[in-house]
Amino acid sequence: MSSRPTIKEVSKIAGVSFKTVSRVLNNEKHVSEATKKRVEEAVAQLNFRPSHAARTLAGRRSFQVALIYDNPSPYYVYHIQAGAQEACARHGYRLLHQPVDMQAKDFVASVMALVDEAHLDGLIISPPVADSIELLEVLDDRNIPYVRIAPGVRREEGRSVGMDDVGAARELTEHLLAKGHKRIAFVRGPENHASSSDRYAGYRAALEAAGVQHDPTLVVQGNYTFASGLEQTDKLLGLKIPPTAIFAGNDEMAAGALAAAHERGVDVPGVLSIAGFDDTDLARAVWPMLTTVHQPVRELAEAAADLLVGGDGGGRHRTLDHRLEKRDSTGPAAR
Amino acid sequence: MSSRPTIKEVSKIAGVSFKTVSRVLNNEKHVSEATKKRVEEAVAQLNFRPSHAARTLAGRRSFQVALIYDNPSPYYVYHIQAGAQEACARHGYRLLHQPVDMQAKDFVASVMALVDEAHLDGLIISPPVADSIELLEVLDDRNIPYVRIAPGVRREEGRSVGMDDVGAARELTEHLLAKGHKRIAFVRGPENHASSSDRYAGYRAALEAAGVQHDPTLVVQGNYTFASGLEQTDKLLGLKIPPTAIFAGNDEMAAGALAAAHERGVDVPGVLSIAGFDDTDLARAVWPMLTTVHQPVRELAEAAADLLVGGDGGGRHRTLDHRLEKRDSTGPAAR
DNA sequence: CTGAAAGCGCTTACAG
DNA sequence: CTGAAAGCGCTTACAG
Repeated sequence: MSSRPTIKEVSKIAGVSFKTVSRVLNNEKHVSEATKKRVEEAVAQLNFRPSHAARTLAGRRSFQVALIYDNPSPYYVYHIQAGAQEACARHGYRLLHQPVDMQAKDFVASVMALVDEAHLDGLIISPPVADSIELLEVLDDRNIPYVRIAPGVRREEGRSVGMDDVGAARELTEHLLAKGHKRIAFVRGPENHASSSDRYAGYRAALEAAGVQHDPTLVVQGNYTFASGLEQTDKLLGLKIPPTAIFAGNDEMAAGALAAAHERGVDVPGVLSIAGFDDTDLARAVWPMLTTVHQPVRELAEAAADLLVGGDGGGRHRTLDHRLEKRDSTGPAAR
Repeated sequence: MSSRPTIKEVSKIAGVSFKTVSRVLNNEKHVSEATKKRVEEAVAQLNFRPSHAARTLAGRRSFQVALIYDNPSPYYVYHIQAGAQEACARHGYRLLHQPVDMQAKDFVASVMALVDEAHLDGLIISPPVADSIELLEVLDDRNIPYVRIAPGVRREEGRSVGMDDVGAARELTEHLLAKGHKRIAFVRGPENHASSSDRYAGYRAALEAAGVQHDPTLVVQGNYTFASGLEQTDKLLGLKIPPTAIFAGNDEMAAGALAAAHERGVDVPGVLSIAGFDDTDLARAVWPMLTTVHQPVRELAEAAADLLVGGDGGGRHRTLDHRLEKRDSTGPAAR
């Protein structure tokens, strides 16, 4: 590329040794104010930018971490990137976005290749990769720092951030109960997602606490997709005594549930209430807008990055607040 | 970090000079098959990964390019990242994802800082950043290679990839005309987006070709958001003689249009047809599913990356195919 | 508070 | 086809 100024040229202009320039760039102690100022002026004058490659090669750290994800949801990925990016920038770190394929044979090897090639100082691992025991063990082995987002396994080990899925699902179910619903169906997410079972557990806990008899025919299995939400809801609406409310495990499935209801001419929320989970953009782009739980995705990633590169060493786990968003898709029970 | 093997350790095991190892790693000519094989075995045995920082510092190239974007659509960003990433990986390049804020004072400086710090070999620039004259001029000045995606200005200059927005909008409008619609409204996107005016031009061209009188009251101004689509559609439906079809400039606004129709109890597509543009995930998550134009976002990014790092030097511009997706939100005109 | 020496792990010319 | 020397632009110990 184009020739750039180096630390030596800066030092010449500032009239100091290049070692002193290095000190100023790294904000080290023991530099007189006057010297510091001259160096900074020279930096500005030359529009000098230190070579990241040189710093990495010479130094003990690369000031580079990676965000690892294998997630089909653009919304989730977008916000998790944004949150992690902001925190990293604040602490002077560069963030690499690394999509991976957990099904690939060389999945772990490919992550380690990145760690080595880029001299990474650490990793931020989002779900579902956060639950890859295989990866975690290699990282522990090699002593690579990492922070997990919303882990489902080994929750107490290592550092992580998350939210209370059980409690949130419970609150949402309580909201439906308070509206007079008794026959509340639940569309589960895929088996291998920790959030699926957590949300289901919250649903069950709320029913039990309210003394509502659990009806197994009202619990159906989806896989977090629109199609599965539509299909399972259609099945539920075909029941002899259909539910008056449906709690879908995520917004995608709730959107599918809405479509199924519209298809059959079932009024929402007049005859059927529908709720989702996550509060993605989709929740406000369907009609009627979805009652759902706001998952603080961006903030989770930010908190994870803070734990990794923030340097305050404060704490190993953080649980962030969720928020129940009551919108138009839920209403009083008709019966 | 953990101590990693270096090129010298590999050379010891392979029984050659480290220079020869370097040759093998870079696939250079003039290495005997036998030597090459021994080196490769040593690399595998040590699980050696070359230091990216060292290669960058010593070499003329960093094998690193960045994708620049300032786009609020998670869907768009997700797919553009995926496409660019794949092509870069195929050519042995690393891709940095760089969100920027075009409104920020130091926007251009921040991009150039990345270019310098990371020794970037080039940039992929997505809209709307692709139309920042200020950035383009600095890049041209410094001779930094770049490829633009869907540029709206200086379309013939430099290298770029895109699709035919005008033609696609025309086809979509023709689809509505073929269904017997005469009063077709158009919800425009924001003024400063090239795609807005292109799509509007296609709409106008189709009407004109069909000999349908242009009615200015049927053209309203949105800004690509759900809210604007809802608001403008509500206005259109309040007209003395409302349109029988609405062509929204993108899917987000089309979703808003659907909500407005549902709100008023207007049947879609029985009484009102609604079409979008882009074919984002949203198009298949609303009810009824949107008739729209599929924009090949992923492929555009892939083609852009190929142009930048593919090395075939073939061509400066590529126009990719779009596809009209006829779904359930459009039907025959009622009147 | 400031500096001279050594070296990070590679690639680039230059030889042979 | 293979190798020895120099150097990329910084940081790390070590001095003073």
